[in-house]
Amino acid sequence: MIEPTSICDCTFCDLKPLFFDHVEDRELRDICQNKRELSYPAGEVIIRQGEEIRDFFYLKSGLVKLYNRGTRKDQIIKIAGPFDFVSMISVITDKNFRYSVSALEDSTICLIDIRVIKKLVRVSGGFALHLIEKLTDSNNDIVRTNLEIRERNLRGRVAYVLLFFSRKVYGSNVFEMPITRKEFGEFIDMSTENVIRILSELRKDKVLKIFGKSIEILHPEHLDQLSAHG
Amino acid sequence: MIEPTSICDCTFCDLKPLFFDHVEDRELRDICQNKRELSYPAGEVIIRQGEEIRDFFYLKSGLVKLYNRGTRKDQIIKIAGPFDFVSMISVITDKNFRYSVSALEDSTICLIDIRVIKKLVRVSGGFALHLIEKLTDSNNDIVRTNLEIRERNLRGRVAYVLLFFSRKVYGSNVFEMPITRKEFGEFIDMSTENVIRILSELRKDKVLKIFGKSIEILHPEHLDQLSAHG
DNA sequence: CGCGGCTTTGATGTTCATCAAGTAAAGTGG
DNA sequence: CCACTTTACTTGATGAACATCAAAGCCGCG
Repeated sequence: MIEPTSICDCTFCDLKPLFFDHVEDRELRDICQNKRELSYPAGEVIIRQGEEIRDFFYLKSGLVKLYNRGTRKDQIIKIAGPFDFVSMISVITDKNFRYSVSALEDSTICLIDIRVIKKLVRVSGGFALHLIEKLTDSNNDIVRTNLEIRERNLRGRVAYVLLFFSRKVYGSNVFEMPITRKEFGEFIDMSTENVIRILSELRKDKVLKIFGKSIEILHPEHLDQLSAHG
Repeated sequence: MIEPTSICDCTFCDLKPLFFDHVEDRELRDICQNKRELSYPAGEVIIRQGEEIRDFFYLKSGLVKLYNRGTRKDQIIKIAGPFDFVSMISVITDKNFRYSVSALEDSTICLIDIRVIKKLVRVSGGFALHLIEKLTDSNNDIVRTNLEIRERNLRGRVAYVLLFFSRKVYGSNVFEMPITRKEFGEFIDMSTENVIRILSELRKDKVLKIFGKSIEILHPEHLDQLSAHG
């Protein structure tokens, strides 16, 4: 974790229009006085499940995974980029985090004292509505993604995840996989070996180029096919 | 669907303390003027995904399933009893329902114009906080249940569901299964045949008594074992 | 430079879906 | 109320999909 930088002007924050549209200027100043920014290098744990919830936070830049540390195995719940909240599942309600969050890429998060958020909900109806919207959107995405993974077989799931990174995360057919093969499996409930096997198969079939973490999708339409019918 | 009954006094509603604690009496009257009650017999569809969202609603009595009508197969997202919201996933945000809801048992729901709810969020901070709490609790439950199903193999999943009905829904070792074997499978991603096979196995092993939909759990500790390690 | 974690491939066996076929139950129309 | 149709349930047989085990190479890091 890198030392906190103190930027106390949200006026030009990328996320302001998204999140604080309905907040009065003086309230925004209130937030700014209580906000902090933290940066984490890839691989580092940002939140450990069980920790007390003191802050509401969202991702300013980078990529993180939200996951459950189980006794049997770890399970990835969501892979979230900027504009996705990561502490969303129950920050307002719970006393402790239910899930862990780790940085998949170097990430910067913005923290706001949870009491400030609660106060804002109380005083600003517009903010409350906006927050509810964001919370439900985020949860919806988790449920939806899960349903889509559930209905596919392994080949379909691998294709789905590859297209997820290609289209939703990086917007390119060429990208670096931010997760290990093991994490890949933890995301779609499949053994590490089979993730590798199917990736290798796709390489042999000239659908992908793979050099370690580097991926190039040569035939996205083939992956679409797999994702749609597999 | 049975004709709406117009009960316009929430004062003694079971759900009032749960939901309307933070609402002023005059606001509560406002809600009452805009609320309706509807009853559905078991088996009937309450909400069809795609329909426009006009009302916020929760379950007063009965049991329902929240499910996704897919092209490949139906998937049950949640089985909800009273005190669980069912239109929760994104009522505030979306224009149309994303998922369908059916009555598993005769059910009564209470409907409130969504605009009234939104207005309440705006004017009452306490209500807003309370609503957020309920929404996140409900979503949390979906995510948590899903993780627990995901980490188990078929035998463990069947045991998990049996214990779910026994403990969380009916509070008894003897109960009528409210879902078909097919729905059982749609809840835990398994073929109907295998649901039956494992149930039959449990019957042969004297862990269960089964007569059609009637279930008696003879050895819950055995199911715990299966659920914990399977 | 050696250790541990990540990756890869092959071999093996289990788990699970699918197919097929038959029975029971429940709803439908005459 | 009974024949008829449909839907739910059940069992067995088969093969495909998938996890697990084993072994070896690779890479990064202290």
